[in-house]
Amino acid sequence: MSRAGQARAKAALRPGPTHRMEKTYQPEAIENHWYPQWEQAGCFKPGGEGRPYSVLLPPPNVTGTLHMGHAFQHTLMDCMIRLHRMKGCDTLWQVGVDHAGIATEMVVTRQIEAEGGRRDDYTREQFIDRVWKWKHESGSTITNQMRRLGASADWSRERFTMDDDLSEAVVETFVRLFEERKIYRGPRLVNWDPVLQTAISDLEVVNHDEQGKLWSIRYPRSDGQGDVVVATTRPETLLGDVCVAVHPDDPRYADLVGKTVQLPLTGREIPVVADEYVDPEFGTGCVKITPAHDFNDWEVGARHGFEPINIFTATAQVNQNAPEAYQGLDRFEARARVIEDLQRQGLLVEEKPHAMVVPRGDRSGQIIEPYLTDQWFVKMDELGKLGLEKVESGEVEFVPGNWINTYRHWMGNLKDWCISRQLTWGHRIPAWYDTDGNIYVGRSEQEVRQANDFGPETVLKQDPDVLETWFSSSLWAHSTLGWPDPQRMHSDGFNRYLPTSVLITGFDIIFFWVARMIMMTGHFTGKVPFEQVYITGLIRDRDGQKMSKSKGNVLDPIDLIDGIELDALLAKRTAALMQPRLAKQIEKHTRDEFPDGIPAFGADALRFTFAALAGHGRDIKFDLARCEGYRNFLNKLWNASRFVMMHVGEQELPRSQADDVISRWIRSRLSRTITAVDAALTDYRFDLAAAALYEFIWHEFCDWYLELAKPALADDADPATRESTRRTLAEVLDTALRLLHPFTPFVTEEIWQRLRTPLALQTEFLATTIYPQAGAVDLEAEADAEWLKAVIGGVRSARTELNLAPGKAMPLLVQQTGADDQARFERFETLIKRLARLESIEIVDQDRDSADCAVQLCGAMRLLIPLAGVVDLGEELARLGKQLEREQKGLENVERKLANERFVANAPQAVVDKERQRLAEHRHSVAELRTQVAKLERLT
RNA sequence: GGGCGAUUAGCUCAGUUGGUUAGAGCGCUGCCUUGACAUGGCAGAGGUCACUGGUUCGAAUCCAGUAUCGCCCACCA
Repeated sequence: MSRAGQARAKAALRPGPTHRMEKTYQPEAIENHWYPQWEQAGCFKPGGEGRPYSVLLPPPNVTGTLHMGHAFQHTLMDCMIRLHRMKGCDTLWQVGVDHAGIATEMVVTRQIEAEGGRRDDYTREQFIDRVWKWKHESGSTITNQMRRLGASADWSRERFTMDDDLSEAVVETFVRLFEERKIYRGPRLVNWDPVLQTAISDLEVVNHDEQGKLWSIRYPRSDGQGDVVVATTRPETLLGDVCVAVHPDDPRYADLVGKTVQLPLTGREIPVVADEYVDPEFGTGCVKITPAHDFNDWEVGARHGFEPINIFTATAQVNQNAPEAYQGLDRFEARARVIEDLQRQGLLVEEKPHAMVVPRGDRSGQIIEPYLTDQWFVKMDELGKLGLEKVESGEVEFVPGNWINTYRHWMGNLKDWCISRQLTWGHRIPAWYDTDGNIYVGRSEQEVRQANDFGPETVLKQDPDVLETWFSSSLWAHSTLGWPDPQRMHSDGFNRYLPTSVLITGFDIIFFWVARMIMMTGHFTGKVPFEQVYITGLIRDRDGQKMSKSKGNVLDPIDLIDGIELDALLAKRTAALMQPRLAKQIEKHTRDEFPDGIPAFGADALRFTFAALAGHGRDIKFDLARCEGYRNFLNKLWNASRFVMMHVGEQELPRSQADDVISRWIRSRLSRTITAVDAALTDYRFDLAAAALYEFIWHEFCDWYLELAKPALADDADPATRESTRRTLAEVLDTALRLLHPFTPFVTEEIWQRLRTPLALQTEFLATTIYPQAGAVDLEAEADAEWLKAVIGGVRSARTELNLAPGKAMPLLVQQTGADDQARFERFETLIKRLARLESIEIVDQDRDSADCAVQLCGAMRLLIPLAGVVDLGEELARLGKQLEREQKGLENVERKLANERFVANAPQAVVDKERQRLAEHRHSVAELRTQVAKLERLT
């Protein structure tokens, strides 16, 4: 690079506003500019002497792209991270990516197949190399998307669950648990995916309601005394039946127990047993028992001492344990053949439709088989107890609190955790077998050999299986902070950042991940992984539907940031559909919802939308209109800032403290806003925090304050007041930007940079500036401002309701003013005239007849607008009538309340006093309005 | 079958320990290109707080029940 080029590059990285302020807010340039600036300046690194604050990113799958759920959660995490960083905490956002065993294997396998290759052409090592290659090329999609969103993570600490040190933690954990006898291996019935050919966890099985069939089959009694009829949804499994069960108290079959029946198609005789499991009310009260292919039957078989007969191969084809005629058929062919044969033999009694629950794998969508294999398990008795204790004791707190019920329920019903998977990509199980099948567990083959004094003549073979992905994720909290290596624990801040402050995640992984982290971190470190768990709602589409590719209703957060043309959106939504026939419908729906595609809202608007929608514990319907509204809000902020900067200029402002009422009022409102935002964020009420900021910035700062400040900024205004007003403008904007920055980091940084010189701000970035603290509330100034707003509002309201030309300045007469009112009219005359568009204000006495005026009550005062014949008396009468009606209704309410003796006797004095005051006010208004109505009626 | 949660304006949602005439955004109506902003301003209309009963001086709020909807968990062949 040339010297000039270097200078340019350096200049481009110097913080400062990107350009002059355009008339409308344009997020793209701003966002692209600031992220690299922050990152390269090291803004996101932890540090300082402040109290530690840390957040773990639930590591997204390396195969993943950012979806709305991520974007939502990451926004909330980043908001908390930025807030605490600005509050001076030593703030760590620990990010990283999960290796995602099955998902990654599927992606890479598909890639190989797309190239015309086959997965089976690769050896284990070759395949793993291939996956790493894929990871290096494509594995950072999601982290780059996180940057687009503004996620202020310390990327230098980014981890991958297959990193060496994290793998070391996995091995260490496995070995220690094995040594503690908390890990064992054995033959068990597991959920088996015959297509992926691996065990999967209960949690990865999705139960679908599907229409199936129920077949009734006759099993002849061996003694020739008739037969029994069993019902089944899976007739092919009869090939593996070991017995027939009836209820012990069922009189119909009392004589049968202990006898045998002929198992059709197999030539086997099987006994009839009595077992409580059988429901005599259902079907015939006889159940065929197939221990190798059904979880319940497994239990029954075990109770009666039967050896399970496995009739399937790993791909769910009938194996050699079944009669030869069926061997080699897959499970569905076998079913058809069995039914056909039963029918031919007259053993099929009935076939009828049956609503049933079909287990399918959440990845493959295939029907899952209960399948008998050797697997590794973690015992959950003690760990489960520990996990429960950590939450019951309050060491880990759920927010919202009711999630503790879900957690309790699950922790109370734990089964041992099957951790082995028959996959290639993942942490290999650190267990070795000798030629006799003895198991040795160790940190490495070398360690095993040394511990057992094996010479080179001993052949050891490592277990081919890998650990399920959640095993390594469950160590995420302590392994990313250096565990188990003492040196790394020191340098990574193990003691400083653990327990982390809060985990923000969805309810769907409470069991997969949250519970297991609590158990594992608790067991190995004695600490909890996090002090709080904030459970977010689920982002749904406008109509409340879950977003899914197959439904074609997915919104991509990046499309909301950058915008997308309709055609591109249609193409995206209809590409690679599992059911292409849905394409038409999806296209129609998409055209209907986004006739012009999606405009570019920018990351800040998207973030603010997420925050504003983040109520507690409820699904979130994502409505584009909200996003548009908040983009408009940021445009409002942008233009207000443009106005402020117009008056503030680029030079350092003289130090001055404005003590006029308007400045005191806006500072007071700002203080209240700070308090409200603080309180809301402490409770994770992002929605309330967002609402408070929106309200303050738009409806107080823009709608009122800037308007009220304008006269003081005019060229002919008092120079001292103008100076102090300029300063207040800049200071209030500065504080507002700080408050807003955790929500909308880009636009606030861009604007704030322009205030650095005028306010002589020392910090380089808003991102690392100190967060504001609430000052005192100024009740006197607030009362003045409220009065002012009431008077202006009264005039405006009367004027509009009477259809008086809004642009035309008119005179105002005021009656029944108190001393306070008169003083205020004097102080605020200019402001009132300007904002209410008045040419004059005159305080007149009671004698002035109001018959020729529109009358607007304002507290005790009467605001009179001379009509001078421009307004229909009828219209004014109608207006007054409406107001009178309203006042009367209010009066009746209050009168009723106060007439109730028990109310007066029992309610707190303050409440009663308030009601009495209201009574007086309503009475006054009603009387005034009646008088005026009477006056006008006399004129008509 | 068990558990959790919802039901407030046309739509999406707030509504603190029970206490003004139940609020906001979007949408809607009317007027307005006022030198920050039409991605805007000003002023409006719009609600039997799902239903029934109870507690209370007072209930959107607390309690019980009913209805509808959603989600999670569960082995009925």
